[in-house]
Amino acid sequence: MHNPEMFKLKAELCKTFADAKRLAIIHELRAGEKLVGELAQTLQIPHAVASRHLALLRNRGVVRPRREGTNVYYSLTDPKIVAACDIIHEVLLNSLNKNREMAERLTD
Amino acid sequence: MHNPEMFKLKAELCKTFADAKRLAIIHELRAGEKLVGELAQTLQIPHAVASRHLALLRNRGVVRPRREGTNVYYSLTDPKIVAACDIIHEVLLNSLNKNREMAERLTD
DNA sequence: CTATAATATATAAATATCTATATATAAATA
DNA sequence: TATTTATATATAGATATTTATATATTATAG
Repeated sequence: MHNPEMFKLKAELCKTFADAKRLAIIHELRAGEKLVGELAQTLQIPHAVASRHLALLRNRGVVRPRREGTNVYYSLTDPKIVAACDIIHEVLLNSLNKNREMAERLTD
Repeated sequence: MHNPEMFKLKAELCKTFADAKRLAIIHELRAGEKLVGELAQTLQIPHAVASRHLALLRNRGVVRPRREGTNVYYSLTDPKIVAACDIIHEVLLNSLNKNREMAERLTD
């Protein structure tokens, strides 16, 4: 279960989350499915860039497309992805707080 | 709270986890603090490589060093890191299962 | 069948990351 | 102080990722 191959797959999955734009896309999709164009507009990026990031997320099983005419709606495949992002958020906050505390100790 | 700067920081943190060797190191540290040399031996990598990965994890606040003579023990800074890895694990398993199911449907 | 709108893909240039090798530092001990 | 052990850092070559630009696909409307 915890062999090198498994760690490689997990690393792949983490790479998927290792981009600010993709994290922002995932955050938008918490509220429900969104169009490629909507995401591009919200994130202020070219449609082609949004599409590329969505393709990557799709290939790694994080999001799922649903076509309706020329429109393609994307949504999260697994609610646990939200939970994962929330924990990452908490770890980051803890880390930032520790840095702040240390800075305060040093400057007092 | 959910501004571009925050997503950048979270992406940085995810990059920290986006490497098979570093995930293996984190996994080893679940059981408690470990020496650089011990980790290098367990993971079958040169000491310099282990040290480099640990420096990266350290710089991003994921692990903490404790020196004892010439030895340096490393440990996780936050128990939530373990929780984060566990959720990543679950997301990956869900994704693998979905792929397996789809493969079975297609080959039946 | 042509034009249009939404999305997707291909490619190249710029940037970042990993690995390996060599060298450096820090602490202990002879 | 010289040597040894454990760890850390610097650098370069190989590999991977991101971004931007151009082009292609898909489905609808006329």
